[in-house]
Amino acid sequence: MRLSRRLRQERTETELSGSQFSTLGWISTEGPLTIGRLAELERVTAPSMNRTVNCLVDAGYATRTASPDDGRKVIVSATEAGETIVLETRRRRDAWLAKRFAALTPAERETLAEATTILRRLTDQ
Amino acid sequence: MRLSRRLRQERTETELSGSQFSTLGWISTEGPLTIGRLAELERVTAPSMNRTVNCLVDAGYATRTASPDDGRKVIVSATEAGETIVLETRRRRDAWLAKRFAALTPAERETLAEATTILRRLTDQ
DNA sequence: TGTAACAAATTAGCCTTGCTAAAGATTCCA
DNA sequence: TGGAATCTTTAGCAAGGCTAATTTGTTACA
Repeated sequence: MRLSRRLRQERTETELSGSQFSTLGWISTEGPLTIGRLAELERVTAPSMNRTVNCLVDAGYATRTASPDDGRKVIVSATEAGETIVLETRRRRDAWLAKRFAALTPAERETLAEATTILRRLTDQ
Repeated sequence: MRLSRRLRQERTETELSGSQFSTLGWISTEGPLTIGRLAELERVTAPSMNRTVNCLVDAGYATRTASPDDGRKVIVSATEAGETIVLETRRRRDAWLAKRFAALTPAERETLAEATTILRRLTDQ
C-alpha cells in the first residue's frame, strides 16, 4: 500500500490513474476483453469496472462493441491512442523505478521478480 | 494493488479499514506519535492523516493529547482497546495469509521476506 | 412456442480516503 | 514585539471501491 502511494506521487497530471492504466494494460496486451472478464482480472465488481471503462472510452483510449455471439456482453478494445499511451506511460513510469532499480544488485532484482510470481499465485487462488 | 484488493475481501465488517489499521499499528508498536509523523510514515498528507486519526479516536482506539513541549503538535496514543484490536485483527488476518503461506516452501517465504526489505528501502528513498 | 429463470451490463447512490486550499494555533527569531 | 514559519484542523473536491436495482439478452423447459 505504501509503495503504491509512493508511486502515485510520481504520476503526472495528464496520466491515467492506477486502475485505468492497469485495465488498459490488460486489453493492450491480452487483446479485447469483456467487462466481466476485466472485473475478474482486476478483482473488482462489474459496476466498478464499468465506470473505469467509461473513463477510458471518454478519454478516447478504448471502445465498446457488442459481442457478436452474445448480445449481453460488451467487448472492450484499446484504440490506437490507447496502445500508444500504454507504451508511453510504461516508459515514463519505468524511468522512476529504473533509477531505483539501478541501485539494486542483480540478486536483489531477481528476488523481486520471484516475489512477484509468488504473490501472483497467492492472489489467484 | 490487486493483492490489497484481495486482502480487503477477507476483512469482516467490524474490522478497521486498511489505513486505519496500519496507522493504529504504528502507534501500537512505535509508541505515541504526532499527526505529522504518522502522515510521513503512511506517505499521506497531514489532513488525510488527521481524518484517519479522527476515526480512530471516535472508535475509542486512540487518544489525542497536546504535546507538552510544543503546543502546535498533537500526540496520538493507542488506548487499551486499540492495543487489543491490533493484536486480534493481526491474528485474524494472519489466518488467511497463513493458510496460503503454509502452501509455500521455506525458500519462497524467505524470498518474500527479502522482497519486503528491498521494497521498503525503495519507498523510503 | 411461450415463459420463467438466468446472466451481463448498466444506473443510481453511498462510503472511504486520497488531495488542495485556507484558516487557526503556536513557536521562533530578528 | 511583530512577522514568518510550523503544525493541526476544517472545508470541499475527486477517484474509485461497494451494493441494490434495472435493463437487456439468452437459455431451458413445460
